[in-house]
This record gives sequence, C-alpha cells and structure tokens, in this order.
Amino acid sequence: MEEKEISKAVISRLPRYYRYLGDLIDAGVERISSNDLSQKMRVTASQIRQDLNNFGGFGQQGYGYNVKYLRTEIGKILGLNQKHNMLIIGVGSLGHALANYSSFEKHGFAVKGLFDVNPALKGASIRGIPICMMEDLEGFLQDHEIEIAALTIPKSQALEVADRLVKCGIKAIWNFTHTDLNLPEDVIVESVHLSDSLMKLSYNITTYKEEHGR
Amino acid sequence: MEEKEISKAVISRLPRYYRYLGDLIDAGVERISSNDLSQKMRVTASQIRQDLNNFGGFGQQGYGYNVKYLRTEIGKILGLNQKHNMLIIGVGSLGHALANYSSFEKHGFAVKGLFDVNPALKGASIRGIPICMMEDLEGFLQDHEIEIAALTIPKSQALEVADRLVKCGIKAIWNFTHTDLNLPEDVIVESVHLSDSLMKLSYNITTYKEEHGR
DNA sequence: TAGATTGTTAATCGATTAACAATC
DNA sequence: TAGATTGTTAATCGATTAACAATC
Repeated sequence: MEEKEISKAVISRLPRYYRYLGDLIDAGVERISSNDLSQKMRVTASQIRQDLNNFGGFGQQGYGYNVKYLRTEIGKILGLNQKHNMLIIGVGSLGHALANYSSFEKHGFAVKGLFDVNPALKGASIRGIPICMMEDLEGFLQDHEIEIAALTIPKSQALEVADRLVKCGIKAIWNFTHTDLNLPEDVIVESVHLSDSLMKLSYNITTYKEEHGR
Repeated sequence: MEEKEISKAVISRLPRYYRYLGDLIDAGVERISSNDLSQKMRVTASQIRQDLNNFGGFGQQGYGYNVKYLRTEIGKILGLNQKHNMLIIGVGSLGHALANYSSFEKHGFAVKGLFDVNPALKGASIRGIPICMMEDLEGFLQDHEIEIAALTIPKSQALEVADRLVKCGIKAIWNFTHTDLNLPEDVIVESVHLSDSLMKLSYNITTYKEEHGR
C-alpha cells in the first residue's frame, strides 16, 4: 500500500471535475483536452493535468481525455460506484429538504431512515422513508447497514447525538449543525456551515462596497 | 486606499473565529490568548495571530485578546454590523428551509421576499414573508433594497434567473444550484454545492476503507 | 520588575504554474 | 510523419509555521 497522500485541495476539486464532465456528456462531447476544459472551468490546464495525475494517467498524448471514461474514473475515486446508506437525524425543514433530495440517489446515496424527537412525527414518512423516534436509533443502526448520518439538529444536541452515532459505529457524519464536532479520528466529518458561507458572502459585499466608494 | 489584498484562505477562516468567540462569550470567558484559542480550534497559534494581523492589532502583549471586543471587530470585518436584505428564489423544500431559518436574522440578514413559478403558492407566506410569482421579480427589486438573492431552483433555470437578477442590479448571489454561475465580475457569487460536499465525504469513506482493509 | 503574549520578520512547507520531453 | 497534447519535472508563488524582539 502506502500510496502518496492526496492533498485536500485536490480532493475538493474532484466533484467539480465530475460535474463538468457530466455536463459535457450531456452536451454530446466525446473527448476534451486539458486546455479546453481549463477554459470552461476557469482553472489552468496545468492544474487539471496535475490533479488527474495524482490518480493515474487517464489521458492520451495528442488526443486528450475521453469524457465518459474520465468521468467514470473520477466517480470511482469518489466512491460513487458504491452504495452508501444514509440516515437523517433531525426532521426540521433542513432535514426535510435533504430527505426530499432524490438526486443524491443517482450517485449511490440512499436515505434509509429519518429520526426526530418530535412524537407528532411518529409513523409519518417522506418519500416512503419512515420517520423514527430517537430512542429507536441504536436498534435501527444494528438492523441496518448505515455508513453516513446527516445531522440537521440544533447545535445544543449535536455533540450528544454525534456521540451516540459514533458508539453505534457510524463511519461518517455530514454535519449541518453550527458547531465543529470533535470526534475520534476514524470518524469522518464533513461539515456544511451555512452561516459561515453567508458570512463570507457578506464579507465580499462589504469589501466591494468599500473599494467602490460604498 | 490600496489595502493589501486579503487571501481567500484567511477570509474563509473568519466565520469560524467568529463562531468560537461567540461560544467563549456564552461560556463567560473574557480574554483568551492565541495559544489557548489555537488548542480549542485545533489550528496553530501562529496562524491565528497572522490571520488577525491582516486587519490590525486586536490583542495586547502579555494579556491576549478581549473576547467580546475581538468578536465585535471580526463581525465588522464580515459586515455583520450592517443590514443585508435577501430574497429566496425557488420555494422548494430547500428554499423553504432557508426561509424558516430565522437565525440568519441575528447576524443582520433579513429575508424580504420569496419567489417561485408555482401558481399554487401565490399569496402564501412563510414566517410572514410573502411568496411572490417570478413575473413580479423585476418590480419587487425596484421597490425594495435587496442585496442578496439565494438561488434554490433547478439547475436548468439557474442561468436564466441569475441573468435576470443581475440585470436588476443584484449585488450577490448565494448559489445552491448544481452549477457554477459565470456572472460579471462585479456580482459576488458564493456557492453551496451540497452534492460536492457529499462526494467529498464519500471519497473519504472510500479511501479510509481501502487503507484499513475494507 | 518579571512573565506573558502579542505583532512581525524569517524560514519552511506545500500548492500552483510553467516548461518541455515523451508519445499517441 | 507532423501536430497535438499528455505526463512529469522544475520554477514560482503563496500560505503556514517558527522564532523572537517589542511591549503590555
């Protein structure tokens, strides 16, 4: 083994490549050079070639890259060729939105259960996915093969629930709570901090105003 | 003028500082050294001091940083001391979730209108915010001072709607669509690509499995 | 004053870009 | 074969970390 570590910067660009290659397929494009792709994506051709060569030679000199093949390969690298079962913890409006988000399934992600503390939701379901009560979490995780838990609960409960999930052996947490979960190293955490994102937007507006005389 | 450009890496860390400082205030902490903060945030103390010194000297030798003061100052840098009026375009479940998200208001963001193409939603409202029809967009933007539009519509309509918004002089777009909007330079775009995030998660699961024998 | 801790310069590390030989 | 374009090495650029003098 002992593969060379791939940098986070590279990994975070892979989904974007995947997305653009999908668009190219839809547009009927069969092959593309790093140069053409670089113009579409507004990055350097050099970066594209460097990024891809972290994982092997997908192109061909004088020809470029086969779009379909390259997309499939990037998909494999991202693990999209495998099924990933998922849980959503917290059926507020954000949990609801994720549950409704059927297009995840195209990429191998399947929501198997929804959990909430609100007894009024007991027995209900979204897109056929049952809403369960939090006390049934441990039992559910024993009976089902679940890799990912999306956390869409209030900050105040985030740590406690995360700990319960980790105890049940969950592999990864997709964290939408407004806090950083400091979990054991072997648990993967990917956070989406919506308010952080909005604040960055706000920074850019503010800076722009200052530079252009309000 | 001619302030030195602040790097994106620094800016993207500011909301996180802001968040941690808020937690410290809640915990009753009055002052903190870069070293103590660095341990909480799991970054280097050096990075914290470097980051902050991009904007001026907020600390005091031998004392550290006053938590409340520092948070206020970072808030100002992020533009959170100002009101930012917002629109949500697309009242699907994600738009719905954002509309329900009242905690944005704490930081100066106010949702003034919701827009959709679905005539069934006409006249309805969420948290007192009216849902309007897309044909009324231009008129609404003339009558109201709106800086930000959150785009929670299907990819297929993203570009067209973005162009309309830009024509009306919108300053910034919070883009939740599955595409990159290539807009004029003076329009700020902050994208939240949920499926990109999920794919990164998937990559990490897959890599972890490979490294630890499946 | 002595101790603590910043602000800031210098050193290191990593990531991006440029260049070009290999090769389809 | 000639032209195009990759894979890859080398050069550059930027960001992070370390070190320490300034100073509260």
